[in-house]
Parts: sequence; C-alpha cells; structure tokens
Amino acid sequence: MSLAYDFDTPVRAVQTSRSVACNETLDLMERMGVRLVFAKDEEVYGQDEAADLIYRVVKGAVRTSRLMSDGRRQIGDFHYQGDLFGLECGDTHAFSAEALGDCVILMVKRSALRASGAAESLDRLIWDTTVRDLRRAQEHVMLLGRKTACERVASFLLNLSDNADDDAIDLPMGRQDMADYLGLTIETVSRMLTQLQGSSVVEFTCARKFRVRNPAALARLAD
Amino acid sequence: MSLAYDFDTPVRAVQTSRSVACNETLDLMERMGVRLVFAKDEEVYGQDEAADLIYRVVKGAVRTSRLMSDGRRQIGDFHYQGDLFGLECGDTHAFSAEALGDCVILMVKRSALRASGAAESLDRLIWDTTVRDLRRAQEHVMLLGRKTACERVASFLLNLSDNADDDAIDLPMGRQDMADYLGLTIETVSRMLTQLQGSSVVEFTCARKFRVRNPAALARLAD
DNA sequence: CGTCATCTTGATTACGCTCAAGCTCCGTGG
DNA sequence: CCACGGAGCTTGAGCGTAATCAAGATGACG
Repeated sequence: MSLAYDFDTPVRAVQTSRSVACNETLDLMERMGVRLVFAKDEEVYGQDEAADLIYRVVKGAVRTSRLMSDGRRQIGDFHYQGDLFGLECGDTHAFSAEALGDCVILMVKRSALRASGAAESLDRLIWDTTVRDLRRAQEHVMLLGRKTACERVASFLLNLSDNADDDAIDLPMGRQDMADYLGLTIETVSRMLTQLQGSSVVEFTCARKFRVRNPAALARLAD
Repeated sequence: MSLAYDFDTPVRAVQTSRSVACNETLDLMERMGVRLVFAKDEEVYGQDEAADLIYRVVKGAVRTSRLMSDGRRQIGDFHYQGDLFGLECGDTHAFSAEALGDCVILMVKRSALRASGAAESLDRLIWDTTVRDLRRAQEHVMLLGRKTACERVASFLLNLSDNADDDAIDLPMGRQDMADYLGLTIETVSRMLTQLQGSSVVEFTCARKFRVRNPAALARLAD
C-alpha cells in the first residue's frame, strides 16, 4: 500500500436519505483522514487486529473475510465505493479486510473524529452502518442456510444489479471470491453462471461483465 | 398468549460487565413493561410487523426465524433467559419470533422508555445488543458457509456448553429447530449427535439433555 | 396403558465437491 | 503486431456428503 496522490474522485453520499449532520462527518473524515492506495489482495486490516479506525472505500471495492485453521475461507461481505467498513464494534476485528482490486481507502481514527466535535453525528453514522451490516449478515445467513447453489448465485447477481446504476454491470471480484461469499466452489459458481446464461436470464460479455436479460426470472430464481 | 401471573423468577443481568445505568434501564423495563406468557410455538411478533417494542426473555427461550415462499425455514438465532431481542433496527421485523417452549416475555414500548428519561442508557443497551447480534450473525455465516454437518452440530453444542452454568445441559429446542438453525435436516442432526455420542465426545441422557464428556475433542471438531 | 409427537436408523438419491483437462483472456516481450 | 505465457475461468467425469423417503423406536402425556 502507498500514500494516495491527489486522486479526487467524486464520492456519492453513502445513502441519499442520510442527514446533513452525517454528511458533515463524512466531510470531516475527508479532511482529517489519511488516504491509502491498496493493490489487489493487499490487506487493509487483519483478523484480531485492534479496531480503532474507521474506513471508507473511496475507489474500488473491499472484501472482509475469515480463515479457518485448515485454510477454508468465508467472505463476510463486500464493500463498494462510498461504503464505510471496519466498525466491527468489538476492540478487535473478527474478520480481515482486503482490496478486491486496486483501490483507495480513507481511514480516520475514531477517537480523533469524536474529539473534533462530531461525536453525535459520528455515532449516527456508526449506528446506521452497523444496522446495515446486521441486516446484510441476516440476509447472508438465509442465503447460506437454505438456498441452493443456483438460488445463491441468482441472489448475488440480483443484489449487484439492484445497486448498479448502469445497465452493464461489472463484477469487481473473481470467481473464487464469489464462491467464498456464497459458500460454494468456483466450479459450481461457474456452472451456475453458465446455466443462468443458457436460460437467457443474464448475459456475460466477458467473465467480469454482465447484464440482466430477464429481471423477473432472476428475481424468481433468487426467491 | 396470556398475561403473566406474579411470576417473579430472579433474572440474571444480561451481561455482568454492563454499566449500572443499563441495569437501571432494565429495572425501568420491569416496571413499565408488560409480561406475557407464550406457549410453545406461539408467535411473539411476526415477519414484516412494525418494530417499536423491546422484548426481554424473562423465562424460557425464543427463536427468530424466517420462511421462504416454499416453506423452507431458517432460524436466525436463539434467545435465552435475560436476553433482549426484537431490536431489528429497521421499522419492521425481518424475522419473526416464536416461543421455543412455554415462556414469559417482558415487552416495553421503546418510545415510552425513552420518554422516561432513560434515553442514554437505553441507547447503550440497544447498542450492546445490536453489536452482540451482529457478532453472532457473523459467526453463523461462518458456520453455514464453510463448516461440515459434524462441525456445525459440534459448534452448536459447544456454544450451549459455554453459556451453561450447569454440567448437565438441556436443549430448549427440538431437532427441527436445531436443523433449521444449522442449515441441515433433522435426520442429519440426529445422525451427527449419535456419532458424537459414539465417539464419547458428548453423552445424551435423553433427547433433550446432554453433558460434554470430552471438551477438547468437541472444541477441535467445532474448529 | 395407549396414543401421538418426536427422534433415530436404514436405504437410496442427488446436489455440489474434487480432480483433471482444456479454454479464454490479458499482459508482456520479441 | 503477433507469439508466448500464465492466471483465471469453464467443462467434464466420478465421488461423497447430506437430503430424501420410509420404517421403526422412544418417550411424553392423557
């Protein structure tokens, strides 16, 4: 990782409904924080590390993951441009975070932000993010506990398409990352993608770019 | 469900490390709240219902669950005596909650509690509970995504034994509930229990009561 | 003591994993 | 510009774990 150049991509607000106070905190983060550039697969923070920083994806995307002793990996979530992450709420991180591709991360000490008189708005921001993380984790539990391979992949593509503004959606992660998020193997993910493409539900222009051809069918498959 | 009689079982504090202020909120809940008795499988609240109450398990245990359109069920979590639950943080519940067996639930309107001058301490309580829920959900994701049937069952028994004060631990839920929590079928759960018992890791006196005979082995199997 | 729900066990099936090739795409250097 | 190399992706064949289907056994309760 390395210090970011003056690399000012415009960043959408995390959520349009967010209060003005929270956007002020985001601005404060911009001014007080440090920007770092991470290369693909570089670690932003590690499992069991102390958790006193707040992170924000300025550009690119990040995964949080956890390894079992024998190397099996589970990805907890993906974080995209504008997302806050790393508020694991304990004193240490239960998951590690790595860059999916080259990306720019803004990070600020929580205590410094709080000291700058933004305490209330900061709390609100942390609360909103934690609630979002909990909801997503619960959805993830549903997916992993009771959905078939096909449903998992369909759900995943559907989520991506819901959040995408463009019609041609690109996958910021490789098949292995998808598999480790969905509790499957790369081969199974690949087969399901082929199958979804074969039934004209989605269409892949290349391995990392797709468009939804039949949204209703995709939603039905995702259940 | 019916109004509880004067049924005052002593209730442990939710967490020993909790601040005095929070215990005061718990006391306030006791005084302001309504106690209701629920029979086995009775619904405490439903999926998509409004979420403006706080619930606390006074006696018994509760499950939160979610159904798919075709009837597949996933249990999100179990809540035991002393636990707060139902703070799903949105305006409606993403999961429903049902009694595992006969139980007593204390419930209070969030707004009423806040109006009683306990706002700060209430926020703390809600925060702590939400953080605990998030951590548990993340652990659950790991279990469902990457653990084998045997590891899932072992993890489950290990968790129960960690929280139990007694040596003889009793399961408040049936096999179907375990299965729906672990993302398995009752048959598989039953087979794994038999297997764990066969290898002298645990011992079942009856279907709902067990003791750990080899804690190290159980921990190793749970990974 | 009988009845019914719950749990266990057995036999078979199927979904997704493993192992093993091939293929595609993309960057690199000739 | 094209040939080469390698990582990432796809496809195929066979296998294994957990699901399904189907009986029994156990146990709780009237």
